[in-house]
Amino acid sequence: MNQYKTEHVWSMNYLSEQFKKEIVQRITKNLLDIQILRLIQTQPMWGYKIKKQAETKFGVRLRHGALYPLLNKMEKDGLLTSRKESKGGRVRKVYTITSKSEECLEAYRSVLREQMKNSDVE
Amino acid sequence: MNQYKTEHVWSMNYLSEQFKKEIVQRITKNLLDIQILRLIQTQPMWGYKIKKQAETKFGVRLRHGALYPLLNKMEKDGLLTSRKESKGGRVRKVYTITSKSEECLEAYRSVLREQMKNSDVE
DNA sequence: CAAGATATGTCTGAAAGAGGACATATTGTA
DNA sequence: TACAATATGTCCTCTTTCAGACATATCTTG
Repeated sequence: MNQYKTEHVWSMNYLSEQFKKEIVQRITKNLLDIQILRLIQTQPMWGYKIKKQAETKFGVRLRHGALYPLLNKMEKDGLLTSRKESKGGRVRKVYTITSKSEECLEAYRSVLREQMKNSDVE
Repeated sequence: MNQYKTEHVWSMNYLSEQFKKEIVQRITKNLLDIQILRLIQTQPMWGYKIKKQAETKFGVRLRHGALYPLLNKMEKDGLLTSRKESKGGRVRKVYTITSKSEECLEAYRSVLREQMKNSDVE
């Protein structure tokens, strides 16, 4: 851990990490649907797994009381399709992304690219 | 405008543009402080100009009743410094970014880079 | 067998946020 | 001389959002 050698450098990195953490949390909170799509894009997933993944990956508490209604809404809006899978007697609702959500993700990446460059003011 | 030749292609691009517009609006709304920093980073700016710039660039209505308290809060938090400039008898509060806000912007770019790649699920 | 984890759902009171009004002053323009 | 634009600020009400409770059922592990 070379970058933590001096207190000065430590505090600089610590502040940056704090900023990053906060930004990730705000993005996860406000662009939750897109984060869900990003997770499901890599592999089909059910609500409970999405919750666990988001919590470990994004460091945000994701309440199932908010997640499940959102997943149902996204399916209604054509951003997800689901199939029921039985693991024993326990039923999982496995979600897969759609062509519409792929367009949404492409639009998101496009916005990210724009956000990367410094907006040139006249 | 070659890409708008057929209705099919038109509707595809239209949907993507709709997604983009919506995402930009949501980011501007929820990460307004960072968007303000992005604007001021290019050149020092006062509230009224920030409002006009954000409205034309991001396509979002920005109420001054929300903007001015936020700018004051950001200055209090050390993310902005201001100096008063008189243009005739009219006083402008010109804001400049700080080292702290530069760190914040760097953290933001770091998050953007992470968001670009597909999160690899185990 | 009991407790914790998995799995999905609804609902409500409280907190946060947004929209628009209220407030004031100057400058440019028709 | 009005009216629109520039410029900055506060405040209140309405709406949206959110955290946590309520609800149910199965599976796993000690």
